[in-house]
Amino acid sequence: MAGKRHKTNGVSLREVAKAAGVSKMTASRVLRAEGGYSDKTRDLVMRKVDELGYLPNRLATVFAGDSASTFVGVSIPELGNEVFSQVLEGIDRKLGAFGHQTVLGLTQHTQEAEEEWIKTVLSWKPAGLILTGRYHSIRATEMLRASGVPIVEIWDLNSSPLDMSVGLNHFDSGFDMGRYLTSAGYQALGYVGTSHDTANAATARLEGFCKAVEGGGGTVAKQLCLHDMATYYTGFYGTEQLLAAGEPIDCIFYQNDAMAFGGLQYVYSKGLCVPQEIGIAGWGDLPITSVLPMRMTSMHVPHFKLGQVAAEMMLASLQCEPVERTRDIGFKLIPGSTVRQTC
Amino acid sequence: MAGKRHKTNGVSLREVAKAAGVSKMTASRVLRAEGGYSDKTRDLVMRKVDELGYLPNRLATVFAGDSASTFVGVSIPELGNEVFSQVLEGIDRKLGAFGHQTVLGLTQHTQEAEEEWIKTVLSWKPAGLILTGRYHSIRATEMLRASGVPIVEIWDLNSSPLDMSVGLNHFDSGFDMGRYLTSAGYQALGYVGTSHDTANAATARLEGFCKAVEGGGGTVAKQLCLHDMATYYTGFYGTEQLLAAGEPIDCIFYQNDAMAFGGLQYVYSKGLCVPQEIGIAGWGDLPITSVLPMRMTSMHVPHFKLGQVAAEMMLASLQCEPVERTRDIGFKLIPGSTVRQTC
DNA sequence: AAGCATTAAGTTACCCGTAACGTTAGGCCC
DNA sequence: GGGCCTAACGTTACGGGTAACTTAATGCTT
Repeated sequence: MAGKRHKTNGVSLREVAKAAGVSKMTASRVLRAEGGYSDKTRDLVMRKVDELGYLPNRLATVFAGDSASTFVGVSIPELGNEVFSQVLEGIDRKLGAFGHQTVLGLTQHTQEAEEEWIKTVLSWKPAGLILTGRYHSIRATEMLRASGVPIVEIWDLNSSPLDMSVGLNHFDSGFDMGRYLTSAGYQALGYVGTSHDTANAATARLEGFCKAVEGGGGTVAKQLCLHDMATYYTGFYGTEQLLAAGEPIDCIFYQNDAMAFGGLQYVYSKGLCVPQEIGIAGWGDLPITSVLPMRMTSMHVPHFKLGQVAAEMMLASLQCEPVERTRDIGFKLIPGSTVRQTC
Repeated sequence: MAGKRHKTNGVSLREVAKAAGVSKMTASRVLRAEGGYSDKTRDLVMRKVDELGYLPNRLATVFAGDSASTFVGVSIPELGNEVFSQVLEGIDRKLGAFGHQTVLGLTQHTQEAEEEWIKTVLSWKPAGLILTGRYHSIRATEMLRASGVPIVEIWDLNSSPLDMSVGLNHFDSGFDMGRYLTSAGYQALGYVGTSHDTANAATARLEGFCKAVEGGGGTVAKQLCLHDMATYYTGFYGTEQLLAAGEPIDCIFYQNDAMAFGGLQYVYSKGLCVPQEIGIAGWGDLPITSVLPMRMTSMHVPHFKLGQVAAEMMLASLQCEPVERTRDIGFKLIPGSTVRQTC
């Protein structure tokens, strides 16, 4: 029989108020430093707060419907890719500095996982959402629209975002790389990446790459999209597979630097000379690149800054400050030494 | 006058119930599939749920005090270190598969940041907490104890955890490395790492390392603890600093692989021969190691698994299943080719 | 001293979902 | 046909905090 429902282990505001001999409301005002109480009352309440070890229950505050919650949902495809862990660090550091918390969601590049996660996170009434990528399921889009919370879509530059967007033009970055490689004299190019069920940023890069290569007089002799994770190993075996096909290929562009390193290692193991016999180009500019003997030709993207900007846009939106709806974070080609220099 | 407080944008259960012409309670029962309603009523309610796009408000459910919340606070020092992003991925994947969400906290290796974060996260009534490291501030420890939520401390093996713990014995791993290096014939060893305000796992590794070296007839000629991040760059410049001191050093042990790569690159740039003239040993076994021409001598730790085990312990505790309080995840020495082989 | 403004409280209602309990209608049995 | 049972649904209260309103006490003015 004994009151089963009264098991909330924490000390409540009511208990603090009772101990201090004031009403809940007065205690609430003191805790929020709202004013409307005497110094004596404030000290008394604060002393009881310390004595009892009172921790406010934010659920109740948000639930009361006045203020928004302080957490922001952040969806990221995976953390195995260093690029995304840097973006996440940029986001969380910035949000954390302004009293917000990150609720993480790893979608593993699938819209189903993203939709499921969005549904769950929205039921917690988050202050906002930061989503990686511009492609969401129809139901997810509906829920996002209906929720009314601020949303920042990152990674892809998106001229018509759900709400706000920060990223880079992946097509252009692939195009620039393609132009760079063809102008360096490579003719028969290859691509090694991974495939997912839906179009994504890497797809856009590949499209831009192909367009530039064809426009530059070269050919994309072979594209390989493996059903696997975009890691070193996949780069290694993907390269083996690509070259085993027998077609002459003098330069390979990879989905990211991790795969490019794997590929580089494979061509080394076959005794091929880089960059004379074969060129290797990655994307993303991993930090380790700068301390390895051979600098990887790659595309630098300010990952950490991307995360920070995303968080700043979110914070500005939460403060009801004016925010530009889209921001281009840019990219920069790193010549490196794994492709021939343009003379 | 107009009801200012009724601005909660979502559709509430009451609205669903009204639309279906039933009471809130009946709608609630249908949504929880609790039984006690006719098929006709169930279909009617579910149709209205779809029509109105109702999303349950979990805040209210948790607030009502019946069920616990579904999120788990996870504190991680930083994500720049690949090791920790892998641990986090292991945790979130496992938690996510069981309907839980990760609330992230990056402590940047400081107890103050951790304490602040713990305070905030506890106010959201999390289902549990996973904390990196065994050292917490006094106030943090008090709050954790008082909260009564399940806690898993990871990274350091901890024989007397606050609640549960999974990790490895860092002292032993440093000891094993020290013994390995001395038995390989190195005499004058150096160490390059970073320092933080408090003792941590890296400190324990260094202690074990020193003990083994001294016991093995060698000497730790110089230890360098930089006030900086443990990255490639720090490894590069730290090595420069270490060797500039002039003391003869024939082998360097680093806080982690990233620093070791930086150091390796520095000694290459000076024309030193690895491993003949100088040995280089890291810790953590970064994935990239396995595809680089030269395999780094390192200590392998199952990072991803560590995260998964931590999540499993948490989940078991939440299900009130029996859980062992501590688990040793182990480590394994990777001989590599950056130190001389023991003959 | 009466009138009015200001400060420092207390009271009430509400947020949304659920436990506990109450009610109604119909079926079944003897 | 009266008593009893049960399925199906409604009513009430509650949790922790806060907005909006009310009340009490104090200070100040003329």
